[in-house]
Amino acid sequence: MHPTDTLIDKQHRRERRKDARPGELMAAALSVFVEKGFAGTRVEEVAQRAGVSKGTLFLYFPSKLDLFKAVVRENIAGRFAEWNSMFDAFSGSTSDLVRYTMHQWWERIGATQASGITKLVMSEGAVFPEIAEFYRQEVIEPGNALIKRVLRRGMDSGEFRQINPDYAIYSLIAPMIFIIMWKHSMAPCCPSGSASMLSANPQDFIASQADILLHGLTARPTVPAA
Amino acid sequence: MHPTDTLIDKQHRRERRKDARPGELMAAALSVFVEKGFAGTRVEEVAQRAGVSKGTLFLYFPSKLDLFKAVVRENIAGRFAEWNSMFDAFSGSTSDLVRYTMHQWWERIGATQASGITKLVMSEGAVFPEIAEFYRQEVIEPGNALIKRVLRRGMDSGEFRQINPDYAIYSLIAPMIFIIMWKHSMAPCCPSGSASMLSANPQDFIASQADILLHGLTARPTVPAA
Amino acid sequence: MHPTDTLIDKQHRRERRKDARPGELMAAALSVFVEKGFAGTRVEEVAQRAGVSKGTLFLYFPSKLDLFKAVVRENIAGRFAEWNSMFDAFSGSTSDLVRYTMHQWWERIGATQASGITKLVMSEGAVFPEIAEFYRQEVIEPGNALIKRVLRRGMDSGEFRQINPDYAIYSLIAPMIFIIMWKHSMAPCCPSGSASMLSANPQDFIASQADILLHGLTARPTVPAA
Amino acid sequence: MHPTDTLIDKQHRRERRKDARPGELMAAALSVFVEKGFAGTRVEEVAQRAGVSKGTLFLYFPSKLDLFKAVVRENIAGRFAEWNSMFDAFSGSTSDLVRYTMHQWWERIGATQASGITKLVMSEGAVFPEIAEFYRQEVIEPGNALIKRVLRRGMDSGEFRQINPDYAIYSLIAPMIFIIMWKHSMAPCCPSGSASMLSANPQDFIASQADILLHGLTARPTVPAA
DNA sequence: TATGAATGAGCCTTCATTCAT
DNA sequence: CATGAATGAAGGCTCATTCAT
Repeated sequence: MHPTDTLIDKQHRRERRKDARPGELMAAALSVFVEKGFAGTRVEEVAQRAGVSKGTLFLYFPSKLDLFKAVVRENIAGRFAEWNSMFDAFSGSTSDLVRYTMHQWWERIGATQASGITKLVMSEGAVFPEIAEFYRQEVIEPGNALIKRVLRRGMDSGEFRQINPDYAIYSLIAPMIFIIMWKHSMAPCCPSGSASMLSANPQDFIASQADILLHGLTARPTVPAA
Repeated sequence: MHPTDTLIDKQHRRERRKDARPGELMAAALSVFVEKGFAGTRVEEVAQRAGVSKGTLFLYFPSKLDLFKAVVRENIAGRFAEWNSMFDAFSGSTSDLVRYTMHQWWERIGATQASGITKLVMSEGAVFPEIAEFYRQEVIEPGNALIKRVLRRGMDSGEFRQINPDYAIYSLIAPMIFIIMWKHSMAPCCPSGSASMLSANPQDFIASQADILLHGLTARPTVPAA
Repeated sequence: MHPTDTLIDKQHRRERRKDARPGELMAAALSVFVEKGFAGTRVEEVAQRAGVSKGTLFLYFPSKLDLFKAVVRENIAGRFAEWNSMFDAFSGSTSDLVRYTMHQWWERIGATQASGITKLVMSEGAVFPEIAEFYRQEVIEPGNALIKRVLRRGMDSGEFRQINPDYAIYSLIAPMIFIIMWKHSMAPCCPSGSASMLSANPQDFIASQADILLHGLTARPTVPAA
Repeated sequence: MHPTDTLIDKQHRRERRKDARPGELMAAALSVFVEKGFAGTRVEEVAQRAGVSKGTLFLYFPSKLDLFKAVVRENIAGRFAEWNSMFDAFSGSTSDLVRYTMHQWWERIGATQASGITKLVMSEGAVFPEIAEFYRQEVIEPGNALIKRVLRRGMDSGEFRQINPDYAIYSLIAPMIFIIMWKHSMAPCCPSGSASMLSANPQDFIASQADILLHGLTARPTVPAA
């Protein structure tokens, strides 16, 4: 071993440290933003959770807003490729695909911190148009397209009746957005009340919405006689 | 004209002024709250829009939070009595009542600034628990109860199939919350995109969601044999 | 009866009312000042207790400070003439006179709202020098003179030992000032604690202080032998 | 000089600065509190006198009230341990101890700015109950206990006659409170007058009060028969 | 590069004082 | 004379951002 190895190691470690900083800061920022919202987030708390000082944060992100943008960019990336593949590989009925899609979404997004991003954009998008626009391009458009393909599959196979998919997709999206908003706004404050079951049994809620939705989409066998 | 007429007029004007103040302030507050959110609203801006000084606002509302509560009561909570009456007086089918309810909601809340309040609560409720709790009591509980009555009416008459109304109500609520969130967060920033039709034709969106929902709720004549 | 009698009566009542206003306002102000101190007193509360509007108060007293001065002037006036007479008429021992003086003071000043004035001047005198100077002339000088006469009486009769009365008077004054300050500052907040007996048994406190004081003042019979 | 010396010096200076800040702020706060009272003190003025910005003050003390408490602890409450030791170490007569105690108190509290704190509490304690309660716990209770021990020492040794020490302590306390109140309320405004000697010769005042007090406390040899 | 002490603009709320009626 | 609505200057406290070390 060369005597300078130690030095090199230190440099390496330091560089790795330096490279890891933005990620650590964004992870910390994500959790605080989800908990407190944009206005309610203090950069000092983000720095604390990342284990660095307030000043260091400003070394990597020139302002709180820039940190926020970076967090959104980092966390909404494309899982859509994977989901599109899952959709292509699905061989069951479209009703089952719809149910499968909704529960998968719950497990991978709705139930995780990632849903906090959606809530955040919905909440603060009006104040930061750049973020709203970015989110539309990267998340909303691909997401809508994916759901539209699902509905088309059902209509093409005769399983679903003919409806305008541009509107129908929101029968899937609306309950998901709704439960996200609920989870991140009312649920933490209202443990009781008639709506507390939403927080307690989200899977039941998803199942119930899927049930009504599929009843509404499914082509009915023509009732004879009548 | 009698000389005292002027005095009477002035007194009248002044009294009218005093009586009008709370309304003017609440109107101004509504618009600022909707634009800036609760935390982002400065009471001074509310006062300015109402044409009075900061101190005057506190003459009528003891705090920013109380001002907000008054705005909610004025614009949403205070209307459930009227809506319950409308429901009682309705004589058509429950499907028509559902459609009627959703369109009425759109005209009276969704399309107006009042919807901005709902968006605000969803956005900032987690940071201001008192707001969330207040809104739950004054708006969510009565609103949910009203919708549940509608669904029960359909099930009791045999028009709707038997489902758990505690979950089913969200098939009405979710699209309404969704379009509100959209309108107040993404829509102002994204005039283009595949979802721009949401903003352009909200009534069509409502109609489409009602259609799918009612298909999903309606009891189907049992297909014999099959 | 002349028809104008009624008018005259009304005018009379109104004038009496008008004449009574300053007194009513000062009485109200006294009670609020004693309770809240000068800075803590809101003119609106004074007006409310006097049963008039805030504006009316400023009709009679140009400012809060002027109101305060007026209250001090009104309430500290000369009871000294009466007390001097009492002193002249007293025929018992000077020890008894001292005890009598202290208990009289407690009943007429210490136990009444008047003691609040003293507390007020002590508390806020530094901020309003005019009031401090006025109080010195009208209360402190005559009061000190009265007490000095009492001590001189005891020394002249051989009942008290020879001491400097300019300092000795404070052995009477200090306990009185002390219990006033206690009553109006700590007592209301500290119902418990080792000093709560001060508030509970002020007369015992006075008696105890008089006892020690008189032991300290009394000339001792020379102990023979020793 | 080595070039790094400068760096070391700067760091040192900075650390010394940080360590010194609380002390500087408390010193500034003490002077402003004494001059203006609690309500009359603006934190900005405290900061200015300490040579820092308003925000810096809140870096060290979370609120105006906490700043006040720190000032009390620094200047009064924290010294009882030392005073109790002084008492234990005293070997002379209890009369001498009483005199010693009173003069020590004058030198360390009465004559210093610390006495202004006592005046402040007496003046504003009723309006700020938390201040009164805090002062009672931190200063009054330990102070009374200390004085009671002194009196007990005298009674146990037969030097003082048997009296109720719960009242007798106020024969020491009252003159001290009195001269404090005088010094901070009337004295600054009334340089002339019969009481001006109080301000001019406080030590004489103390000595005179101690003299009368000790005469009052001392056990007299029983005069036989008559 | 990293730190954290320091800053200062900004916000909610209070209240003595004014003045149109 | 009397009213009370309106004002606006403070004051305590927060927090994003800067910068000397």
